[in-house]
Amino acid sequence: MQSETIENYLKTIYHLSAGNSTIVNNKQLADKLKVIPATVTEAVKKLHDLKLVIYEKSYGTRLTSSGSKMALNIVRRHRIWETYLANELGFGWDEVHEIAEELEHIKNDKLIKKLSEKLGHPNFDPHGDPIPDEKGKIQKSNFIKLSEVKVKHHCKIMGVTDHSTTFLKYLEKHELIIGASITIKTIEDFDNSIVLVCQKKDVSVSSKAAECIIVETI
Amino acid sequence: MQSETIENYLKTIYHLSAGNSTIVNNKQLADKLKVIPATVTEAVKKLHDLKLVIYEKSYGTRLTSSGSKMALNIVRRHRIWETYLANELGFGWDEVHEIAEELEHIKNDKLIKKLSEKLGHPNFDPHGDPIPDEKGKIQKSNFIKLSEVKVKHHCKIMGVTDHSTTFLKYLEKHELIIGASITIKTIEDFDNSIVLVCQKKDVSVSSKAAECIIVETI
DNA sequence: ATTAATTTTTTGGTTAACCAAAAATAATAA
DNA sequence: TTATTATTTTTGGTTAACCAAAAAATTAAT
Ligand SMILES: [Mn+2]
Ligand SMILES: [Mn+2]
Ligand SMILES: [Mn+2]
Ligand SMILES: [Mn+2]
Repeated sequence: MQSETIENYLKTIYHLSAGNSTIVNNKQLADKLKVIPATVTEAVKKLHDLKLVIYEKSYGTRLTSSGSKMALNIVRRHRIWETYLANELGFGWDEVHEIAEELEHIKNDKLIKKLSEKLGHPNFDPHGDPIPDEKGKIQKSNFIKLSEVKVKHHCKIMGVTDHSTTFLKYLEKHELIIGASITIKTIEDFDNSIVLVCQKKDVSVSSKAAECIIVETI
Repeated sequence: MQSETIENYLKTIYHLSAGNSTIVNNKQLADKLKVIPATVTEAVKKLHDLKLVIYEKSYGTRLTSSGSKMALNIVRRHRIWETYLANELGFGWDEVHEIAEELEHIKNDKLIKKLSEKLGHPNFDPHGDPIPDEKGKIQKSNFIKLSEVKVKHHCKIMGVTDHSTTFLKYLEKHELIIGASITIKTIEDFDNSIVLVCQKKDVSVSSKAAECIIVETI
């Protein structure tokens, strides 16, 4: 098995199991990796042989500790590159993911070390996602979804859970970017849509969008 | 045929044909690409079908104009990355080649544009090799080998033709780096070894090493 | 508890990129 | 020019990563 294929499987298993070692099933993996379930069955068997996952037939797959270590490392590389592309090369936060998807597979530890160093060892990427350190440790945070903030409260945008270009461009248009301070003006009882104040302007946000914005209360 | 494989073949054909469209044979390609000749035969047939090379059975292979265009583009990407790694991230000129060998395959034109821009659109990489522009044009230069410089003459180191770590480390030790000004003190008749002055110190250089150092007379 | 729907696995098959060994061709030396 | 050597091609075979369709197993719905 090629290292790029292994890395993509491990990373996807990691994301689907939400960081924990929750069991992931073939259908989910097949959808994310854009292959058919039969391909996944084959792959997870091999990853099991490599002791990177524990695959239980007809039940599901979870990462072993060495698989998890590898996954965290790929996530680190991905997010370091995203941060680098955004902060040093001036790419938009909607452009970095696609490029990082390739760059994350470059195998050179010193390279990631140098990039991290140049960036001042950042703990969060341009989407607000935490960057694991060299040991795989992730900075804990007590962020909540914008949809959970109460009316009149103040908060600060810390991240997003939807990385699609359309969503990110929409946020940018309303200046709803990482670090922006906002105040909840009203919450509509009918559909949970929110009107908030950001940069002194009123912005209306649907409940669907509010579910995808991560904030820290202040 | 996968794009990375194609790119590696085209780049190697380009280098072996020395920029011109000299015919390259299978043995040379096999050696450089570390595969056996049978594999090369298969590959060049496919590249021929893709109209990237002209392959004449039992004779040899040369790039078509579209193959040449692609090759130049890969060389550009490789050398831009090398320059970036050296100038922006502080990698040594002996370290950059290996990493660039992977980075050159990242497919994103805007990325190369941004890197080039940040570097001030350099025309030469850390080894003194010319960087083709977006159109594939290479800056002409009238550099000569150190072994061709006459005694008492002054010159400036502009590049190397041997990229091996051992050679580059040897040069660095004697401060024989790109841009260094040197003066030829003596040339030994017996073995063509040279004694030159660099940074006020005498350095003895074998004729073999002098063949691998590119200079500009001043 | 059956039936129906979904998910998973098996089986058989493809393509890209490689290799080893044998056969064919070309180049070089005697 | 023949013999020897080197290079190239052919043939047959492997492995990784995929898919389609059928069969088996699991889960959900009636
Ligand atoms: Mn991303
Ligand atoms: Mn991200
Ligand atoms: Mn190089
Ligand atoms: Mn170079």
